[in-house]
Amino acid sequence: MDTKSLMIEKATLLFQQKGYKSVGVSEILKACDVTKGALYHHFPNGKEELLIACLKSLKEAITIDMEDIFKKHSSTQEATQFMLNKLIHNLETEGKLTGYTFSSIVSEMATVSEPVRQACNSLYENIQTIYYTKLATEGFSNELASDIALLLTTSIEGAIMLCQTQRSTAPLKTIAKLLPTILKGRTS
Amino acid sequence: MDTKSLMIEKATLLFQQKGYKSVGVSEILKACDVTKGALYHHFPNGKEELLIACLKSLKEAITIDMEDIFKKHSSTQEATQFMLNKLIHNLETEGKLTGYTFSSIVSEMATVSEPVRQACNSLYENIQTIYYTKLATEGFSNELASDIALLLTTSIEGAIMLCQTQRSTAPLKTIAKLLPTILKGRTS
DNA sequence: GTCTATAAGCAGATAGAC
DNA sequence: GTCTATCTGCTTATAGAC
Repeated sequence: MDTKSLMIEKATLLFQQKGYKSVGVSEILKACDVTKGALYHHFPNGKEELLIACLKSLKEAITIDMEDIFKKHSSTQEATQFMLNKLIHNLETEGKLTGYTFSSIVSEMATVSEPVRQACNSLYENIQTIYYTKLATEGFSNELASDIALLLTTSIEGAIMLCQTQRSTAPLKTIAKLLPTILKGRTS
Repeated sequence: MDTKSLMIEKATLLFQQKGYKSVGVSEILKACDVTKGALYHHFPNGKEELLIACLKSLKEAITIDMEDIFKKHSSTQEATQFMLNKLIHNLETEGKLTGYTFSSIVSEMATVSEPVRQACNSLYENIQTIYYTKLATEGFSNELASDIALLLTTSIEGAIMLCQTQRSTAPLKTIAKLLPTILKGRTS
C-alpha cells in the first residue's frame, strides 16, 4: 500500500477513537512509521488536509458498506438491524469505535473549521440518502421517508455517543430494539 | 458574582460552543477579565478541573430547568415539545448553541479523560431520569419508559450535532415533528 | 485572592539533504 | 518521495510579589 493511503487509514482510526485535536501529528506518523517529510509532501496543508482526506475516504467506505447491506436485506428494518449488530459487535470485540462513526470529529470541528464542517455534512447527507431511498421503495411518502432517515441517523449517532460515555453497548442495543417504533408509519 | 462562578459560567459557554481543546485557557481568562493567578487559585488542577466544575454546574442547571418544564406540562410530549422549541429558538436567535448540549465535550473527552467521562455520564443519566419519571407516571411500563427516555436523549443529542453540521435548525424541528412517533406505545 | 513574569513542553510546520 | 534537523508560536502550569 502506498504511503498516502496508509496515512489516511491510520489517521482515520485514530481520529475516530480520540477526536481530532487529541491526536498529534507525531502520533499519526509513528503509527505509519513515516516522518514529517512524507506527511507534508502528500498533504501540503498539514493535519487538517489529512483529516478532510480521511472524511472523504470514510464517506466512500461507509457508502459502499451500507449500500451493500441495504441491497442484501429486503426491508430497512432488517438492514438497519444488521448494521447495528455489526456496530455493536465491533464495539464489543475491539473495545473501541470503528466503522460508521465520526461524531467526535463533527462536534469538535464543525464550529471551528468550515471545510471540515462541509466534509462532515456531505457524509451525513449520504447516509440519510441511503435510508431515504430504501424507505421510499417500501412505500413511505417522500416526507416521511426523509424524516425517518433523519431520526435513524440522529438516534444512532446519539447512541454511539452514549455508548462512549457509559462504556457499554447498551444504548445501541436499545435503539436496535426500538427500530420497529422508529420505523412506525410504514405503509407496506 | 464571585470570580469562581464567573469563570465557570464563561467557560461553560465557550466549551459548549467550541469544545474543550479548541478553547485555550487564555481565551477563558480574557472572557472573564482575570488572569492565570485567579484560575489556578480556584482550580489547582487547571483547565480540566474547571471543565468538570462546568459539567457539574451544567447538570444542576439542566435538571432545574427540565424539571420545571416537566412540572408545567401535563404530558411528556408537550414538555419535550416545549423544550425543543426553546432549544430551536435559542439556536436561531443567538446563532450558537447554548442550553442542554455538551456533546462536543463528550465526544472529544470521553475516550481521553476518565473523570470527564464520568461527569458527562452523570449528566446524561440525570436527563434520562427526568424523561423516565414522567413517562412512568403516564402509564408506560418501566422498561418502555426507560427505552423511550434513551431514544429521546439520543435523537435530540444527535439532532443537535446535525444542526451544527448543517448550520440549520431543521434536524431539531424534524425531531419535534416526530415526537408522536417516538412516544408511540403510550397506554394513557 | 489576584496580579506579573516566566518556565517548560509540545504543537504544527518548514528547509534542505538525499 | 522520504529523511533529519530545526523553527516558531502557543499551550498549560508555576513562582513569587502585592
